[in-house]
Amino acid sequence: MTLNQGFPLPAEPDADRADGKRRDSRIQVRNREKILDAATEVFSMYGRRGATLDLIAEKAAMSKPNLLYYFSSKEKLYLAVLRDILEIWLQPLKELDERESPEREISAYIDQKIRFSQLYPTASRVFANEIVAGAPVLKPVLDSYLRDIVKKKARVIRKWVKRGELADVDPYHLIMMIWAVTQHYADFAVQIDSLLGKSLDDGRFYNQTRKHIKRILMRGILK
Amino acid sequence: MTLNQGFPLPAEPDADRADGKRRDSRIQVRNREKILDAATEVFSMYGRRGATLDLIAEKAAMSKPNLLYYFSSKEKLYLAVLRDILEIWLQPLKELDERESPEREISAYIDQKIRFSQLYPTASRVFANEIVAGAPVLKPVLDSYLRDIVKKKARVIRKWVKRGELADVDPYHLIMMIWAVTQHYADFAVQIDSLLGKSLDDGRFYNQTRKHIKRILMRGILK
DNA sequence: CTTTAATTTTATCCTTTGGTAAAATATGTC
DNA sequence: GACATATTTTACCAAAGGATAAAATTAAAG
Repeated sequence: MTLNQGFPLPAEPDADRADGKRRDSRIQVRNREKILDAATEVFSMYGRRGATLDLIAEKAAMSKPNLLYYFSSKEKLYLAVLRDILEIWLQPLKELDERESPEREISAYIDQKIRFSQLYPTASRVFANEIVAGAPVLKPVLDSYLRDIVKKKARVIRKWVKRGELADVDPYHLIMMIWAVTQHYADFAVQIDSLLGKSLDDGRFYNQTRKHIKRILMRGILK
Repeated sequence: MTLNQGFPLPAEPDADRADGKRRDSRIQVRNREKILDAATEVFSMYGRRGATLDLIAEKAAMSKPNLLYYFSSKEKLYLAVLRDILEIWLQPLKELDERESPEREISAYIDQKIRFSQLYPTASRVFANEIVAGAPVLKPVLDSYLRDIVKKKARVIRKWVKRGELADVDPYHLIMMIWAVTQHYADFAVQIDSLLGKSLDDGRFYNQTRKHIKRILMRGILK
């Protein structure tokens, strides 16, 4: 993973001394990625407070002080993980385009969201954890950045409704419903596994899920 | 809260020395409830690992050793909290009745779920936290008890489909969708507050949400 | 090669945290 | 009001966990 380059979250100025020293040597890149992956996993299981550097270090196969050489504190590490996630999490929404038909656009949006759940289930869980916990870190981002994007996209949906291409749905609730349903398959994966013995890793199940969600939602909102 | 009397989770045999001593004096009941409430709040914010007895004790306005007098360990306390939640969480599903129309029954089910989100948002979050974390404690319950109930209710839904009263939906996915959407409003309440400045506490918003969810879902699944 | 800078290890510190022991206090019953 | 029992407080402890310092090692540049 390790995809983004901080938009929403301020690029922590320290995290890696942004002074003269050269960054991202081969070894630097490899280790940071190893750490971020390990951290994502551990944060997803134990949350921001419950996660321990010892465990993360162990999973990343390095000593704790070594880990702290790359991320100078647990909080910074958590932030770095969140930053990565937020970027890919938001991407799909930005692409909703009012010039296309709602049928096509919303369908594509659902596809992308469920794809994210398939590709990055642990990342999704870190995010879920943060929000469920009351967004102690992300709150400011939700209040500004996310708020703006969603507002913009709500306008798009409203336009579709006015044009008569969509039933009279509330844009916000619609977006929330799509989030809820698609993320559920990543966030509550254990539960789904308990009940069905399946996960999105299973291609058949993935497609069945995708189609089913789309069928019900699209039927529910198209005219 | 403190509603149930352990079905799914085994009534911890120790938790309160089940020997001769009389239980539930007035003071006993009051304090256990104070503790469970405080614990629910803290567990919902910090998760099972991240929560601390110090904080719970503080919120319950008593000393830590005093708290430990009522619940002999953090784990036991966590279990007690979960047990309470699970019971009320499951109740509505059990009531799905195939002899009634799906329209009526599913509609009522959604109502009950969203009601739960309104009444016990923190409890819902504790539950979400547990599942997102991989259900370290609840896994056995999901694999047995929950599995059985859901299987039974899936049969009910399938019957409706066969009778032609419902579109051809997969029962499991339908149940999952309902869970996802209704719980979302409790579990991701901060996010919703950030985006809309509203919460289910607001009666107007509660009703609007309820109706909206039902409208889309029911349209999506009724023939 | 050597020299310099980057990386890793070892040893250690201080705080937090779950939990115990035992003394002190309150409560209820006769 | 005295006795027994239930509850609360005070004083601790050992382990875990985040973090730092400084020495040791490795990689890179010239």
